[in-house]
Amino acid sequence: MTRILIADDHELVRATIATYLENAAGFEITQCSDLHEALELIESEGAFDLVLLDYTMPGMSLPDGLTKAMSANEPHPVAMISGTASPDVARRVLDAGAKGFMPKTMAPETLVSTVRHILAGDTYTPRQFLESDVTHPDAPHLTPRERDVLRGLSDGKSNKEIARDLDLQEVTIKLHVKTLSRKLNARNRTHAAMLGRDLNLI
Amino acid sequence: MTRILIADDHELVRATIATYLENAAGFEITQCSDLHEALELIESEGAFDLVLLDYTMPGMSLPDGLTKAMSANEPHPVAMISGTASPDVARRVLDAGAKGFMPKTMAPETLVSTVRHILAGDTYTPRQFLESDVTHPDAPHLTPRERDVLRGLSDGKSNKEIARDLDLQEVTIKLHVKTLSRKLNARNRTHAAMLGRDLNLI
DNA sequence: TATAGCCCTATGCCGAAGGATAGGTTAGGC
DNA sequence: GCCTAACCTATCCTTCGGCATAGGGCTATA
Repeated sequence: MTRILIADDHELVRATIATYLENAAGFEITQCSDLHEALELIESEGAFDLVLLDYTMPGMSLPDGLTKAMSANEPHPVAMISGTASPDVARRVLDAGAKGFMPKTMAPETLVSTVRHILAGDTYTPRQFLESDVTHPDAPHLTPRERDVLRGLSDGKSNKEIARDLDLQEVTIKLHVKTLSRKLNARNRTHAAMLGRDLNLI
Repeated sequence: MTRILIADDHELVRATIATYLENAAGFEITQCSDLHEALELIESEGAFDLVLLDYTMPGMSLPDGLTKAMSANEPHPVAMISGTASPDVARRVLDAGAKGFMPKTMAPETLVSTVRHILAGDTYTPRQFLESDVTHPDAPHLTPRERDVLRGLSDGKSNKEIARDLDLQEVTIKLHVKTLSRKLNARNRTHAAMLGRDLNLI
C-alpha cells in the first residue's frame, strides 16, 4: 500500500487533499500540521512513499526545513504545496531538490495525477511557474537586473552586499533601487520590497 | 433552499468547503474563482444567502473589493476566508462590515457551524484573532509599540514619519526598530518588514 | 517596596541610502 | 546608420539609518 504523509496547518486544505488521494487512488494517508510532527512521523513510522509539505506551515523554512525532510525521507520524494505561490519560491523549492511544487490553485483532479507522476519517479515542474512568471496583473515591467536587486532587498541585504553578490559596483545597485522603486511607486527600499512581495514579483 | 456563493482561486480549498457545506447541511453551493465573477454571479442570479470570499483571490482588495461585494449582496451577509490570516487583516475585514472571518486553518466541522451562525444573523468574530493575536507559532513576542513601528516600516515610512504619526521622537523609533529587528533576527528595517509579513505579525 | 517590563528621551558618531548629473557600452529593431 | 532599451560606472552631496551609551518614568506583580 502506498503511504503518503501530508503536513499542512491549513486543515481545510489538508482534509481535501487527503480525501481526494484516498478515494481516487486508495493511498494510505497520514496527516500532521507542522514540520516537527512530520519529521517525527517519518522517524517513527519510516520513510513514506511521498511526503507533501506546506510551504507556510509552522517550522517550515527554505531550504533548511525542506532539506531536513528530504534527508529524513530518503530515498523517497518530497514535494511542496503552497497557497502563496510565487515563481521564485517554486524555483527555489525545486532547486533544493523537491520533486514537485503544487499551488493550492490546482484543481483536485490535477493534484491526483501530479502525485501519481511524482510517485512514478518524475519531477513535477509546473510550467506556469517556471516559464511565464505569473505575477500580479497590475505589476509593472521590471528588467531582469531589477528583479535581481529586488530579491536582494527582500533578503534585507545592503547595496554593498547585493553589489558583491551580483559582481557589480555599489552605485549600480543604487541606480537599480531607484528605478525599480519608481516603477513600483515605492517610497524607499523597504516599501519596494513589500510591494514586490505583494505583487508576486519575487 | 439556502444558496451560498464561494469565491476562491484556490480550487482545493473551494472544493472542500463546497463539499462540506453541501453534505453537512444541504446548502446549494455556487462557485467561482475571482471577485469579478462573484459580482457577476450576484448580479445575474440575485443575492445569495451567504457569500464567502477569499482574501487573496484576483480582484480582491480591502476594503474596496469587500464593500463592493457587500453592497451587491445586500441585505445578505458576506464573510471572508483567508489562508494568510493576520489579526490585523481580520480586524480590518470585520471593521469593513463583513459578517465573519475564517482562517483556512479552521477545522471543517467548525467551518460548517460558523456558516450556520452567520446565516442565523450572528457575526463570527474568531476570538483568537481579535484578542490574543494568534500569529505564526515561531513568531517572537513583540510589544504593542513595536508592532506600531513594524507597521510603519511595512508601509515604507521613514523613522521621522513614524515618529510624527505616533507622536514620538525619532530616536524612540530608532530604538524600537533596533529591538524589533533583534527579536525577528532581521539584519535591517527592510528585512524586519519582510519577516514581519512572513510571520503574520502585521 | 522592590523588581521587572515597557516605554520614552538625549547626545554623538559613522556608515548606508538616496538623489542629481553625466557619461559610457552592448544588443536589437527599423 | 540611427535609435532605443538595458546595463554599468563615476563624482558629489545630503539625509537617513543604525548603534552605543545613559538616562528617567509608569505600571503591575511579587
